[in-house]
Amino acid sequence: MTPLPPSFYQREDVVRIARDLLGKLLITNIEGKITSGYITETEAYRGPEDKASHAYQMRRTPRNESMYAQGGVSYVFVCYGMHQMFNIVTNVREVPHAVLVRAIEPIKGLEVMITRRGCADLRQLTNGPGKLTQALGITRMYDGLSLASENLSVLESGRIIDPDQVIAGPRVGIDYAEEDRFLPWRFRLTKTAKAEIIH
DNA sequence: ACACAGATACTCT
DNA sequence: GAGTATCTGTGTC
Repeated sequence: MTPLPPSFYQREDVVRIARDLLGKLLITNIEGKITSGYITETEAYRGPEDKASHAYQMRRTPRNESMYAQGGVSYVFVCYGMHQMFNIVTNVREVPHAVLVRAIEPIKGLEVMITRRGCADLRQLTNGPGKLTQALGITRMYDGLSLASENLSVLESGRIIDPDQVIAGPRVGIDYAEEDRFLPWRFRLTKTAKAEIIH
Protein backbone atom coordinates (compact mmCIF):
# COMPACT_ATOMS: atom_id res chain seq x y z
CA MET A 1 0.00 0.00 0.00
CA THR A 2 1.30 3.40 -0.99
CA PRO A 3 0.75 6.89 0.42
CA LEU A 4 -1.83 9.00 -1.37
CA PRO A 5 -0.09 11.20 -3.98
CA PRO A 6 0.09 15.01 -3.68
CA SER A 7 -2.38 15.26 -6.56
CA PHE A 8 -5.04 13.67 -4.34
CA TYR A 9 -4.72 16.37 -1.69
CA GLN A 10 -4.10 19.34 -3.91
CA ARG A 11 -7.42 19.27 -5.74
CA GLU A 12 -9.64 22.30 -5.39
CA ASP A 13 -12.78 20.66 -3.93
CA VAL A 14 -12.15 19.99 -0.24
CA VAL A 15 -15.67 18.60 0.17
CA ARG A 16 -14.99 16.01 -2.50
CA ILE A 17 -11.66 15.16 -0.87
CA ALA A 18 -13.37 14.69 2.52
CA ARG A 19 -15.70 12.17 0.94
CA ASP A 20 -12.87 10.47 -0.97
CA LEU A 21 -10.84 10.02 2.23
CA LEU A 22 -13.39 7.54 3.58
CA GLY A 23 -11.89 4.08 3.49
CA LYS A 24 -8.28 5.26 3.27
CA LEU A 25 -5.83 3.91 5.84
CA LEU A 26 -4.45 6.24 8.50
CA ILE A 27 -1.31 4.78 10.03
CA THR A 28 1.17 5.99 12.61
CA ASN A 29 4.53 4.71 13.76
CA ILE A 30 5.10 6.51 17.02
CA GLU A 31 7.56 5.48 19.71
CA GLY A 32 8.21 2.39 17.61
CA LYS A 33 4.60 1.32 17.79
CA ILE A 34 2.54 0.86 14.65
CA THR A 35 -1.17 1.60 14.82
CA SER A 36 -3.69 2.10 12.05
CA GLY A 37 -7.32 2.27 11.06
CA TYR A 38 -9.61 2.94 8.12
CA ILE A 39 -11.04 6.43 7.97
CA THR A 40 -14.80 6.24 8.52
CA GLU A 41 -15.84 9.81 9.25
CA THR A 42 -14.61 13.21 8.02
CA GLU A 43 -15.60 16.85 7.84
CA ALA A 44 -14.58 19.44 5.24
CA TYR A 45 -13.49 22.93 6.28
CA ARG A 46 -13.31 25.40 3.44
CA GLY A 47 -10.94 28.00 4.86
CA PRO A 48 -11.58 31.64 4.02
CA GLU A 49 -15.30 31.51 3.23
CA ASP A 50 -16.33 28.96 5.90
CA LYS A 51 -17.40 30.40 9.23
CA ALA A 52 -16.70 27.10 10.95
CA SER A 53 -13.05 27.11 9.86
CA HIS A 54 -10.11 28.29 11.92
CA ALA A 55 -8.99 30.05 8.76
CA TYR A 56 -12.23 31.96 8.17
CA GLN A 57 -11.43 35.21 6.37
CA MET A 58 -7.83 34.05 6.09
CA ARG A 59 -7.35 34.18 9.85
CA ARG A 60 -3.75 33.15 10.47
CA THR A 61 -2.13 32.44 13.83
CA PRO A 62 0.71 30.24 15.09
CA ARG A 63 -1.90 27.61 15.91
CA ASN A 64 -3.38 27.28 12.43
CA GLU A 65 -0.31 28.08 10.36
CA SER A 66 -0.23 24.54 8.96
CA MET A 67 -3.56 25.13 7.23
CA TYR A 68 -1.69 27.38 4.84
CA ALA A 69 0.77 24.69 3.84
CA GLN A 70 0.35 22.75 0.61
CA GLY A 71 -2.13 19.89 0.57
CA GLY A 72 -0.89 16.63 2.01
CA VAL A 73 0.38 17.74 5.41
CA SER A 74 -1.16 17.41 8.85
CA TYR A 75 -2.86 20.09 10.91
CA VAL A 76 -3.10 19.09 14.56
CA PHE A 77 -4.62 21.42 17.11
CA VAL A 78 -5.56 21.13 20.76
CA CYS A 79 -9.19 21.52 21.77
CA TYR A 80 -10.34 22.32 25.32
CA GLY A 81 -6.76 22.04 26.41
CA MET A 82 -6.89 18.28 26.36
CA HIS A 83 -8.04 16.80 23.05
CA GLN A 84 -5.85 16.64 19.96
CA MET A 85 -7.66 17.09 16.64
CA PHE A 86 -6.15 15.62 13.50
CA ASN A 87 -6.79 17.33 10.16
CA ILE A 88 -5.59 16.75 6.62
CA VAL A 89 -4.61 19.93 4.80
CA THR A 90 -5.77 20.20 1.18
CA ASN A 91 -5.43 22.49 -1.84
CA VAL A 92 -2.30 24.44 -2.73
CA ARG A 93 -0.06 26.53 -0.54
CA GLU A 94 -1.76 29.63 0.95
CA VAL A 95 -5.27 28.19 0.44
CA PRO A 96 -6.29 27.03 3.95
CA HIS A 97 -8.62 24.11 3.31
CA ALA A 98 -8.62 21.06 5.58
CA VAL A 99 -10.45 17.86 6.41
CA LEU A 100 -11.02 16.86 10.04
CA VAL A 101 -10.80 13.11 10.61
CA ARG A 102 -13.55 12.29 13.09
CA ALA A 103 -13.40 8.51 13.34
CA ILE A 104 -11.52 5.43 12.19
CA GLU A 105 -12.14 1.70 12.29
CA PRO A 106 -9.15 0.36 14.25
CA ILE A 107 -7.01 -2.22 12.45
CA LYS A 108 -3.42 -2.57 13.59
CA GLY A 109 -1.91 -2.21 17.03
CA LEU A 110 -5.10 -2.82 18.94
CA GLU A 111 -3.22 -3.58 22.15
CA VAL A 112 -1.24 -0.35 21.90
CA MET A 113 -4.37 1.68 21.22
CA ILE A 114 -6.21 0.10 24.13
CA THR A 115 -3.32 0.96 26.43
CA ARG A 116 -3.11 4.55 25.20
CA ARG A 117 -6.85 5.02 25.56
CA GLY A 118 -7.26 3.18 28.81
CA CYS A 119 -10.35 1.66 27.29
CA ALA A 120 -10.87 -1.93 26.16
CA ASP A 121 -14.22 -1.38 24.47
CA LEU A 122 -13.38 -1.63 20.75
CA ARG A 123 -16.48 0.32 19.84
CA GLN A 124 -15.32 3.33 21.79
CA LEU A 125 -11.65 3.03 20.95
CA THR A 126 -11.51 5.43 17.99
CA ASN A 127 -15.08 6.63 17.40
CA GLY A 128 -14.38 10.33 17.99
CA PRO A 129 -11.79 12.88 16.87
CA GLY A 130 -10.16 13.18 20.28
CA LYS A 131 -10.23 9.45 20.77
CA LEU A 132 -8.53 8.48 17.52
CA THR A 133 -5.62 10.82 18.07
CA GLN A 134 -5.12 9.46 21.56
CA ALA A 135 -5.23 5.89 20.26
CA LEU A 136 -2.82 6.61 17.40
CA GLY A 137 -0.47 8.72 19.53
CA ILE A 138 -0.99 11.86 17.43
CA THR A 139 -0.25 15.10 19.25
CA ARG A 140 0.52 18.70 18.36
CA MET A 141 4.11 17.49 17.92
CA TYR A 142 3.01 15.99 14.63
CA ASP A 143 1.51 19.21 13.29
CA GLY A 144 2.72 20.28 9.85
CA LEU A 145 4.12 16.89 8.87
CA SER A 146 3.82 15.34 5.43
CA LEU A 147 1.22 12.59 5.30
CA ALA A 148 3.73 10.41 3.54
CA SER A 149 6.26 10.39 6.35
CA GLU A 150 7.72 7.75 8.62
CA ASN A 151 5.67 8.58 11.67
CA LEU A 152 2.41 9.49 10.04
CA SER A 153 0.84 8.62 6.71
CA VAL A 154 -2.39 8.08 4.82
CA LEU A 155 -2.33 5.09 2.52
CA GLU A 156 -4.41 3.98 -0.43
CA SER A 157 -6.36 1.00 0.88
CA GLY A 158 -7.83 -0.21 -2.39
CA ARG A 159 -11.25 -0.18 -0.79
CA ILE A 160 -13.95 1.10 -3.12
CA ILE A 161 -16.64 3.15 -1.39
CA ASP A 162 -20.02 3.22 -3.15
CA PRO A 163 -22.02 6.44 -2.87
CA ASP A 164 -24.80 4.55 -1.11
CA GLN A 165 -22.39 3.60 1.67
CA VAL A 166 -21.85 7.24 2.60
CA ILE A 167 -24.06 9.39 4.83
CA ALA A 168 -23.68 13.15 4.40
CA GLY A 169 -24.91 15.57 7.03
CA PRO A 170 -24.15 18.76 8.95
CA ARG A 171 -20.91 19.11 10.85
CA VAL A 172 -20.61 18.62 14.58
CA GLY A 173 -19.75 21.10 17.31
CA ILE A 174 -19.81 24.27 15.21
CA ASP A 175 -22.99 25.95 16.36
CA TYR A 176 -21.12 29.26 16.26
CA ALA A 177 -20.83 29.09 12.46
CA GLU A 178 -24.23 30.70 11.80
CA GLU A 179 -25.64 29.72 8.40
CA ASP A 180 -22.61 27.60 7.55
CA ARG A 181 -23.42 25.11 10.27
CA PHE A 182 -26.08 23.57 8.03
CA LEU A 183 -23.73 22.71 5.18
CA PRO A 184 -23.72 18.92 4.60
CA TRP A 185 -19.96 18.62 4.81
CA ARG A 186 -19.75 15.73 7.24
CA PHE A 187 -19.29 12.29 5.70
CA ARG A 188 -19.43 8.91 7.36
CA LEU A 189 -19.65 5.30 6.32
CA THR A 190 -22.82 3.36 7.05
CA LYS A 191 -22.70 0.70 9.71
CA THR A 192 -22.66 -2.07 7.12
CA ALA A 193 -19.89 -0.38 5.15
CA LYS A 194 -17.77 -0.19 8.29
CA ALA A 195 -18.38 -3.86 8.97
CA GLU A 196 -17.34 -4.79 5.42
CA ILE A 197 -14.23 -2.69 5.29
CA ILE A 198 -12.45 -4.51 8.10
CA HIS A 199 -12.83 -7.86 6.36
C1' DA B 1 -14.21 17.70 22.96
C1' DC B 2 -15.79 13.84 26.13
C1' DA B 3 -18.83 11.35 29.63
C1' DC B 4 -23.20 10.45 30.97
C1' DA B 5 -28.27 10.49 31.20
C1' DG B 6 -32.79 10.44 29.20
C1' DA B 7 -35.88 10.38 25.02
C1' DT B 8 -36.84 8.65 20.63
C1' DA B 9 -36.49 5.58 16.74
C1' DC B 10 -34.94 1.64 14.05
C1' DT B 11 -33.57 -3.29 13.58
C1' DC B 12 -33.05 -7.90 14.58
C1' DT B 13 -34.76 -12.33 16.74
C1' DG C 1 -38.37 -6.80 23.93
C1' DA C 2 -33.50 -6.37 23.60
C1' DG C 3 -29.98 -4.22 21.35
C1' DT C 4 -28.34 -0.45 18.67
C1' DA C 5 -28.29 4.32 17.04
C1' DT C 6 -29.25 9.28 17.04
C1' DC C 7 -30.22 13.56 19.43
C1' DT C 8 -30.55 16.65 23.23
C1' DG C 9 -29.15 18.48 27.48
C1' DT C 10 -26.01 18.81 31.54
C1' DG C 11 -21.51 18.88 33.47
C1' DT C 12 -16.49 19.00 32.98
C1' DC C 13 -10.97 20.73 31.56
